[in-house]
Amino acid sequence: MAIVTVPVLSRSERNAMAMQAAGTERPATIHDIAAICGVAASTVSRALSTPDRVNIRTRARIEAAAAELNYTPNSQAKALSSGRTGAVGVLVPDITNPFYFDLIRGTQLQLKAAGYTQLLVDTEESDEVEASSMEQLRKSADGIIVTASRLSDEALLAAAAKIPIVTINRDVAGVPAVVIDTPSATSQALDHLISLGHTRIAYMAGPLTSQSSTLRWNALAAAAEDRGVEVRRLGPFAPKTQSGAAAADAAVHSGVSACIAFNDLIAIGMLQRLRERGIRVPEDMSVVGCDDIFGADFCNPPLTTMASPIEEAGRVSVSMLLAQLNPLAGGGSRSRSLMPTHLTVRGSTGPVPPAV
Amino acid sequence: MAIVTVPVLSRSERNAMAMQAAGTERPATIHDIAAICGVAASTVSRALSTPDRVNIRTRARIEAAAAELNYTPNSQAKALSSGRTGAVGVLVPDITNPFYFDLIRGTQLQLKAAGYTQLLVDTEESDEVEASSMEQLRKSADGIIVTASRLSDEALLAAAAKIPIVTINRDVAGVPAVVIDTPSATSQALDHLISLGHTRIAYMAGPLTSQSSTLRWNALAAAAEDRGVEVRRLGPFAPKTQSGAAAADAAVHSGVSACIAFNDLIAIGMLQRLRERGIRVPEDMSVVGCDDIFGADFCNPPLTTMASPIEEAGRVSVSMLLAQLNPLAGGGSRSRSLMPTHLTVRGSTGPVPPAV
DNA sequence: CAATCCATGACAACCGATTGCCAAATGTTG
DNA sequence: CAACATTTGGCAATCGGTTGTCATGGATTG
Repeated sequence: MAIVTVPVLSRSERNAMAMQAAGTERPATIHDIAAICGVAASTVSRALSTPDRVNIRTRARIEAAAAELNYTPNSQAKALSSGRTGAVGVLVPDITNPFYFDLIRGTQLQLKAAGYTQLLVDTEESDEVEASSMEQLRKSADGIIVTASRLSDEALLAAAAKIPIVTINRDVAGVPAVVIDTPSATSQALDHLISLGHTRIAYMAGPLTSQSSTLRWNALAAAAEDRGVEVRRLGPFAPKTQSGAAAADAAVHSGVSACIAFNDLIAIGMLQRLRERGIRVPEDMSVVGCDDIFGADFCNPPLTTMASPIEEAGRVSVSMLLAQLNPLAGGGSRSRSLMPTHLTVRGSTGPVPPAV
Repeated sequence: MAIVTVPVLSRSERNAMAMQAAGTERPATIHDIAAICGVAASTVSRALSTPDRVNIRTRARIEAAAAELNYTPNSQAKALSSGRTGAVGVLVPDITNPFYFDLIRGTQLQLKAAGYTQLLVDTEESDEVEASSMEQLRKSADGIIVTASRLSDEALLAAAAKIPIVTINRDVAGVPAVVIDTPSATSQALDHLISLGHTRIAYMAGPLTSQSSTLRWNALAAAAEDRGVEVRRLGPFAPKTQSGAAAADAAVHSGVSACIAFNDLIAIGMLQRLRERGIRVPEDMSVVGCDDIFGADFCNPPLTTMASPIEEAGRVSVSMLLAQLNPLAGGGSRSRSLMPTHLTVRGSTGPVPPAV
């Protein structure tokens, strides 16, 4: 039997066959462009990424061919060879929390503007999911934006040593952070309530692992002591409207006339529960929320809340991260950014009820 | 001058140097595992992905080494060589629209369960962004879930020929779809309003390019004719609360006593505007929304709306897409899935106001 | 004991780019 | 016109896997 030599097909020949077989167009590669222009693939690569290293006329031909073939670089291959993925991970504890909508949109806009892709991950309020997501992203992203981290300071520092990180609402020395200054807004809220005559006030705390909640409480407690009013801490409560019922009951039971909730979700849940129980807001009880999320303006009554520039915080975090990734751009990159907040007064706060 | 030959460093040697220099641990590769176990890298690859093709004892050694080194495969490299990226793109027109929160969470959960990564893209209600995102995703994702597409039927079909697609709320022959059956709910809503005595009703339409809006209108118009009541179409209005003001004014001006809005955002915006204008809901005007989004239950008054199983729709869409990707799993994959909806009656609808 | 078969694992090509190095081509200068 | 500087562009290695092909060896079988 004669030995039959099967002709070896070149890559492009095989691709052509595959195209014919599948009837489906195959995305163009730099090799296709190189073949058309009669240059090497490496020249095409340079023409598109380091235009100065290539003759202007050659470049023009290559660019024309690229446009002709509708060429877009393969990001996987790019990532593999360059080590840069062009993606940034954004970790949020709960994707259905409206607070993160604006944040996500902020990061999305800024990342897209810089040519990056956003990898959104819902960590389900779990430190384990958060940690494993980070490990995963370490290889598939150039950097990570971590919101309201549930991890320990040590874990965050260790992670930041492996991959550029910017935190939002989580302040750890050595890790760049965007911090929304709600603590200082809490004293505004407190003064607002005091000016309405309230002296017995409750703070409806968020999760124990939330640094934001702790900071707000500390600021609030300090301000309360300063003003000589009583503020008690209740909770913790999960940051969901469903927890608002328990929070409302706890507030009523504690005998306060006003409360400041960890966030708007809890506050809105409280409004619903208080209504169910026939307790009028703000006549019988004043409620202050935090964040000014979607819904805070149209709930019943509209919520007095501490408004944060959330979308801007998202944008700033991306800028800080990108500054870390491309240190070339002049100017030392700030490692800390404090976003101002202010109290937005609506209908859920009012004068203290007259003593019975 | 003597020619100095620089010794060529092996990959691992360089990596070792890099590690030393940067002081940062480098993720393990199959080559590291292969070296430890004294086998070829390809054997390691098979041991981890096609365990049956490898001796059970060899496999055990390899798995042990992998665990030891804390090995996780590099997804870029995997994608490049296998052609599968393990990612699925999810296109939404507006990430800050609460309707998509639940949808996104549904897709996220189901994708994660199947070991896929979700690439979320906000197309900003633009068909161009949508088209270019699809082109981009074609190379970086295995499939795409497109919600409320703004593209033409032809464009969607063409895209579906290039990459597996499942649409949500967009029905195009030849493209698998999950359709939330709001059209049938509109007749429920209509009957609800008729039973309350309303005979002059308006439909506040969504974007012209929204197929959902058109289908709802068609269903509503047909049902209205059937029942012998008058329903007029107003709009179009952008699916945002801000558009609600215009919608409310248009409704008032048209002299109807009830309206059915394209979605809850418009409806909620209408509630706010009507309140501003001193028009009472539902005494002077009844309002029905659609989707039962976050906020529909706590706005003022709580919104009567057509509730959709949004999160489930997200999960189903992922299942359908994965069935397309892995046809091996038995059972013909359905190409169309209709999600049931129902009317949820709350406080924004009431009896028709007595004639003046 | 020879012939056959299957399990096993090594080899090498390949995915689509990037990038260091070097040679050829070009232009400049004395 | 020769010598040199500077562009320009090609070659080939590389990233970290996957996968087709093939050689080896032990077990099964007649």
